[in-house]
Formats: sequence, C-alpha cells, structure tokens
Amino acid sequence: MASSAFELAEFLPYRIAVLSERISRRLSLIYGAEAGITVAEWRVMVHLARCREVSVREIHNCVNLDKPRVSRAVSRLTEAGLVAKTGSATDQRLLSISLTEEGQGLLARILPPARAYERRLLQALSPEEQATLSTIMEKLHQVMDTDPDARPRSRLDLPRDAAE
Amino acid sequence: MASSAFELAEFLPYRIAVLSERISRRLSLIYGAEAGITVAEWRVMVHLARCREVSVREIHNCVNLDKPRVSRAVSRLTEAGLVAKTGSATDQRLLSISLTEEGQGLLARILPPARAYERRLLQALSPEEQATLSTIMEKLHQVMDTDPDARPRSRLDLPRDAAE
DNA sequence: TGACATTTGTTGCATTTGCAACGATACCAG
DNA sequence: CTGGTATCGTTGCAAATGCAACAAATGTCA
Repeated sequence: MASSAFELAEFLPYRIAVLSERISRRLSLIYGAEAGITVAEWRVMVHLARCREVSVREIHNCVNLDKPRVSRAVSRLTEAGLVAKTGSATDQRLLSISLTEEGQGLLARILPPARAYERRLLQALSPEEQATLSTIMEKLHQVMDTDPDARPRSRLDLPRDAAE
Repeated sequence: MASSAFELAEFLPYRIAVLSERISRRLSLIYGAEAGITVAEWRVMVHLARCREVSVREIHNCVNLDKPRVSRAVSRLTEAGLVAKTGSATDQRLLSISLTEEGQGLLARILPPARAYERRLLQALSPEEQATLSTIMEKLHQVMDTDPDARPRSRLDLPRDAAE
C-alpha cells in the first residue's frame, strides 16, 4: 500500500515515449508540410539517399519499419514519382528501389530544415550532455539486447565504431 | 552534394523514436499479456490509481492522449469491468471515472513487473547518468516549450519541484 | 429571460497499423 | 531433375489512430 505512490510522469518508459512523440510530431510538420510525407516515407527516402539501390527487406532491416509498412510506403512514393521500383536482374524476387530525380529534389528541400531542427535540439545540450545522451541510449539498448523478449535492434542502429 | 552524408541512424529524433518504440513494445508485453490492455488503457488505469475520480478531459490533459482515445479507452475498460463511469452530479457534462475493485486488482498485478522492468533499465545507468538523463529530457522539452509549432506539454509532465 | 459562445464527451470516417497468410521465386537435398 | 523449404514482397483484415463534426450541458451578457 505504501508502494502505491506510482507516478506515471516519473515512469521512464512513459517519459521517453512522451518526449519522442512530441519531437516526432513537431518534426513531421517539416516534411509533412513540404509534401504529404509520412514518417515511414520520410525514413525510406532518407535511407535511399544513402544506399542508392536497395530492396524492401534491406529498408525493413535498416529503418525500424516492418515489411508491409515499407512496401506500402514505397508504393505511395512510387505513385508520387519520388521513387523508382525495378525488378532485380539477378534475383526475380528482389526489388531494386531508388530515388528519382524528383525524389532527390524533394529530399534536398526537406533535409536542411530537418537538420536545422535537430541542431536546435542539440544546441540546448552541452557537449558533455550530448555525449552522455549517446552513452545512456546505448546502455538502454544493451539492456534490451540481452532480453530475449525484446525486439532485436537493427544492424544500422548499433553504435558506430571510429573505423567506419 | 557534400552534405549528403546524412545518417538516419545518427539523427537524434530518429534515435529517440527507435529507443522509445523498442521500450514501449517490450513493456506492452507485460501489461498486454496479463490482460489485453493497450497503451492507452494502461495510461488511463495508472492515472486513475493516483487521481481517484477524474473526467475524460482531466485524463486527456494528463497522460498525453487525445480526447477520443481516452474516451474509447474508458469505454473498453468499462465494458471489461475495470473502470466505472458515473455522471457528475454538479456538472451533467462531466464524467466521474474511477477504478473498480477488479481494476485495482489488475493494476496491482501489472504494476510490480512494470516497475521491475523500469528498474532493470535504470540499473544500467549510474546515478549521475540517471540525473543527466532527466536534465537532458527537460532541456529538450524546453526547446519545444518555446516553439509555437510544437504541441504543448501537459501539466503533469512538467518537472517536479522539491516541494511536492 | 434569451440568444450566443464554450466546454465536454462521443461518434464518423478516412487513414494507418500490425499481424498473419499468400503467391512467386530461389535454394537445396536426394 | 524434383519435391520440399526458405525468402521476398504484397495483400486481407481487424484494430487503432487522428481529426473534425456533433449533441448535450453550461456559462455569459445584453
């Protein structure tokens, strides 16, 4: 009974969720206003900017979206002319997905304000705090890495070594 | 073109979202397995444990869920017998929502493992890191507090003073 | 009092989500 | 080869979500 002073507002998972939702929602104004881009589409496009030609599965493994979500995001982007789907020559099952000229143009307009907003967030933190935040997030991930019931982390979300 | 080395995996909003989703999903196994409770229902119940009798609007303002979501969560919980809805006597518009005996019982079973999981996460961090994490999250919130385009923060998510 | 604005909770509706099942292609063992 | 298995992308479907519209109750001000 004494343990009943449970404060949701102090519960770590809740606090992280609230912060995350708030930031995501604010950020989606940036890429949602410029074009009717959703979070899934945003992630797909950003990933394509780095990995020129990838399959659905690659994207799925890299940007924390399940397969159907990637598939539908790619379909919408293809309809919008922002992305090109080509069947791979070597493996008929695979798709080769890439940004079109238009997609690159859109991303070029969206990326700067998105980065600016990230900078705005980071500037509120001291360099030490920024470093500590990375450490903390990595440690929390590691707790879940050793937890068989937690969903595995995607390869790209593992910490970067210096030698990359 | 030189600015194209944009790494989604290093983008702060993305990193926070991934961590948050991973934790939320893991946590939902705890209160999802015990009873078919969703995140919204979980938040409503936890809030009710603290504030005995509240309206939909109160909950909506406190636990970061929009009104329809609260309304439907309360309906589901009422159907399940975990929550009681009574019309307020003084103001016919308001509802007086509270946990039933059964709801209290369920919460009593769910809360300990949920807190245990939080502890497991926190134990991965040093006391200094825990304090820094709070500082960091508060600073990020403050950036958005001064941003007219960001969604306002709910009252209960403001930092606690010592005098509480 | 009576017209008008506000607040409260609910509902409609289009969209998104998550999971499982599915056809199609590629791989592999005998 | 050939039958079985694994992988890839898509689709079905039930549930959840977000936003706006809504009816009912209250407040306000002439």
